[in-house]
Amino acid sequence: MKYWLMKSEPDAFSIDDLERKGVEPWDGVRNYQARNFMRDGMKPGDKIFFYHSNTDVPGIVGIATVASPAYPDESQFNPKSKYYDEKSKREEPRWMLVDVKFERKFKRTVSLDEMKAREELADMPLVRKGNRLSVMPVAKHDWDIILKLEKA
DNA sequence: GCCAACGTTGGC
DNA sequence: GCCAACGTTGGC
Repeated sequence: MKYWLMKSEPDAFSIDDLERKGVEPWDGVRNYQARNFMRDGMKPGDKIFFYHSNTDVPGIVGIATVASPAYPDESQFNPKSKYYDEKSKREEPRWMLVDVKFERKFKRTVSLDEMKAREELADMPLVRKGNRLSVMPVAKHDWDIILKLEKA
């Protein structure tokens, strides 16, 4: 089993939205590296840190699981969607996604500040300057440290 | 295939 | 709202 982190702006889709819905297709990813992680890396049952970006206190707010294999993101074919991609054809879809299932909310937000301050997390891509990836792998080592931070 | 211009992300 | 960092596009 692998570990991941997925970013979402809470104004657009928050951990509470996911809790309400239960399962949600993670649409709108339009970055090739992020797509490749979903398409080639993720397997049903993998664990995901749910991260809130572009908000007062950016940080990890809960845990979700991968709930499906990768399949084409329907929004790329919809001219009315803001994620529409006119260059993508059904025979050869450019953008893939996975379904994401709510597991639990953290008792508190593990903030980006906190993670940056941790020497043990210095190698985590998330805390590196200028990282804009919205889907990224998390090392087991870092996963475990963050779970301890939640309880601290 | 280089690189300037442009667009987007996301912390602050 | 600003802007640094980065990805993508398109002219050449």
